[in-house]
Amino acid sequence: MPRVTSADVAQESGVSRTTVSYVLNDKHGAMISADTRERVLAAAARLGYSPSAAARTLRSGRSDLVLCVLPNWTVGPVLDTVLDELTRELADRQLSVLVHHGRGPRPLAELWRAVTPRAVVGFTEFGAEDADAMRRAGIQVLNTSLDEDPHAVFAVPQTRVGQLQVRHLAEAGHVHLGWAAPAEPRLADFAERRLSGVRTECARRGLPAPVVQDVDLDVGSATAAVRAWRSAGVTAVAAYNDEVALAVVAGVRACGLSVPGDVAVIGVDDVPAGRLSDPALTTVAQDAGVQARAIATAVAAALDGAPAPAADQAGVLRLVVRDSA
Amino acid sequence: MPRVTSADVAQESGVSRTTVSYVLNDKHGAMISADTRERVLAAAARLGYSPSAAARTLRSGRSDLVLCVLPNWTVGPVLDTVLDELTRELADRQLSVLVHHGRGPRPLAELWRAVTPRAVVGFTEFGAEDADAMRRAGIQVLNTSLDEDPHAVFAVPQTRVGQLQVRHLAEAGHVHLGWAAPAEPRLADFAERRLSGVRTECARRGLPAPVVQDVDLDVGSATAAVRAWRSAGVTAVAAYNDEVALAVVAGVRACGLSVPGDVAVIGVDDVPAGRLSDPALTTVAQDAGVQARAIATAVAAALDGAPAPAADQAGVLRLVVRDSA
DNA sequence: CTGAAAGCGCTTACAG
DNA sequence: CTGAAAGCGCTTACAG
Repeated sequence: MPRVTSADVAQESGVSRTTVSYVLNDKHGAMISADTRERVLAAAARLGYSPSAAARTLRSGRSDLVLCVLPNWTVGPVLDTVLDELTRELADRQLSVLVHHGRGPRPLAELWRAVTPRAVVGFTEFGAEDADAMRRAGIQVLNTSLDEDPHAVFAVPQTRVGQLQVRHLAEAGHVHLGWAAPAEPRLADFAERRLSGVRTECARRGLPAPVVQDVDLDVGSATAAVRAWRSAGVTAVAAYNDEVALAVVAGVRACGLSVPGDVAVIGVDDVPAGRLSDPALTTVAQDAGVQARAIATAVAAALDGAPAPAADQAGVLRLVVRDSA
Repeated sequence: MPRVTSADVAQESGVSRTTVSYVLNDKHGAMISADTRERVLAAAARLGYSPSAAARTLRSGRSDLVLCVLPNWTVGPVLDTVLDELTRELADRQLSVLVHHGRGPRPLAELWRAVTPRAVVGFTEFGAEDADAMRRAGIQVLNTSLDEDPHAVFAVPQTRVGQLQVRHLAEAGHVHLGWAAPAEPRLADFAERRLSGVRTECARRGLPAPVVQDVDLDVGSATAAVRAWRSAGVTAVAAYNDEVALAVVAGVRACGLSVPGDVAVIGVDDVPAGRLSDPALTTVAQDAGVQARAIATAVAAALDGAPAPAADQAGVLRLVVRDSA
C-alpha cells in the first residue's frame, strides 16, 4: 500500500499541491477560499494523509525534535520527573522531546543524524568530537550534567548538596561525620562532586574530614560500613542518595544500634520509600520542576539564538528534615 | 555555515556523488579502487561530512529508529531497566531506540510523523485511529501494556502477579486477605488486573474475597487502611507494588502492630528499598531482562515480517520470599 | 486566489 | 570501475 502524498490530496480535491500545502500549514499570507480549504481538508482526512516529516525536514532543514541523551546508568526518579516535565514544557513551543537511553554500543552520531534534532540535551557528557559534529550540523548542544562544565545550561549544584547535608548535621551538634559512597562505579562522577561539597563544608566549619565508606544496596555491606564508622567515632552519616541512606539505616539496625540516636543519617532525593522508612529519612530534595523549567528555558533560548538566562540553581535544593537526622 | 553534502565530498575528492555514496555505504556490488576509496574517506573526514538522515529516509522510505511510547505516569524502575536492555538488544540489529515520555499535549501523530520510525512500541495503549494511521504509514505497531490486548507482543501477566501473591499468603495459612490499591488513578488499569488475579485466586482456594483499601504513599493513609483491615479480620495484605507495601508496613508500625506477626505484607517489583526495609519485603519480582529480550525479538520479527514468537510470559515472574510475609 | 517549477540531499538503476 | 540523471515528498518564491 503506497504512501498517500500531498499530490494525492491535490488530485482528490482538484487543486494543486501548493494549495494543499498552504491549507494544511495554515499559511498566513495565502488567502484560500473557505470552500477550497474545506475540500482540501476533507480530502486529506478521507485519504488519511499524513505529511512526510523526512521530506519536510529535508526541505526546511530543521525538525521540531529535541533529543535528550541519558547516561548509561539507571535513571533515578528525579530525572524521570524532569523528563516528563520537560516534555510538557517544550510541547508549548511545538517541540517534541525524545529520550535516548543508555548510550549503547551504537555511536551517538548515528542517532542524531537519524533524527536531525533541533537541539540535543545531554544528561551525560559527550565527547568533544561528537559535540563539535553536532554544532557543525546546526544542532544546539546543551549540557546539564556537572557543575563545572562550561557548556552546562543547568547543573544541579552537586557540591551544594553535600554542603547542605553537612550544615544540617553540624548544626545538630555532630562533629565526626561519615560519607556513604555508592558502590556503582558509573555514579562516581556525581558522587565525587557531592563528596567534595561535604569535604569543603567540613573544612569550613573546622570539623575533621569525613570518613568515606562504600555502601552497596544490601545489609551486609552497610553493616560493615557502619562498624568502620563507629570505630572511627562517627556519629552522623551523609549518604550519596536516599537508597544508600536506607542501606545505612538497615546497617545501623543490623548492628543493634539506632537511628538517629547512635548514628544520624541524611540522604538525597526525597524518594517515597524514605518518607515511609523507620525512622523517616531526613534528606535533601531536588525540585524536578525547577530543573525542567530551567532546561526548557535554556533550550528555547538556544533555539532563538538568545543567551542562556541565568538559572536559579540554588532554588532546586531544599532540606527536608524528618526523623533520621 | 552551510551543510557539508555528499557533493562537497565528491568535489573535494574528485569523484562523483555516486562513488561517494558507494564508498560511504560500503556498497557491496560496486568495486571501488582502494585508492579512490581512501581519497573519498579522507575528504569526508576532512570536511566533517555527515549524511543527512532526512534525505536518506526520504529516499529509502525507512529510518532505523524504534520509538517507545511511555504512559503518562512515572516510569518505574523495572521499565527503566527494560528500556536500557531493549536499547542494547536492538542496537545489535542496527536499530536505535528512542523513548517518548508522558504523552504530553502534543498529538502522538506529530511525533511518529516527525521521526518516521520503523516500529512503535507502546507501553501504553494508543487510540485505534493512531494505531491505524501508523500501520497505514508502514510502521510496525507493537503493544506491551496489558494482558488482554490482542496486539500485545509481550504483556507481563498482571493477573498472574496477583495469583502469586495470594498463593504465597494462602500457603502460609492466611485466610482473610487485604489488597492495597495505589491511590494514583493513572495506575488503575494495572491495579485492576492485579486485583483481578488476587480475586480469582482467592475464589479458587475458597477464601473470602479480599478487602480492598486505597493506600497513598504516606503513613496517615496507610494507618487508616490498616485499621480498616484489622477490623475486617485481615491478617495479610497483598500490595499493588513495593512502594505501596512499604506504606502498609509503615501503617502497621504506626498502629503499634508488627509485620508479619500481626499483618503479613507482600509487594511487587523487588526494589532495593524493599530489601533494606525492616522487615525486608517479600515480593514478586519481574525480570526486566526477559521482558526486554521478548520485546526485542518481537520487534525484530515484526520488521522481518515474521510472526511474533510466543514469549515465555510466565518466566518473567518470580516470588522472592523475605521477612514481611 | 491558485499553479508550474525548483530544490532540499540522498541512493540507485542505467549507461558507459 | 565511475558518471549523469531520476526521484523520494515537501515547501516556497515566482508567475499568473
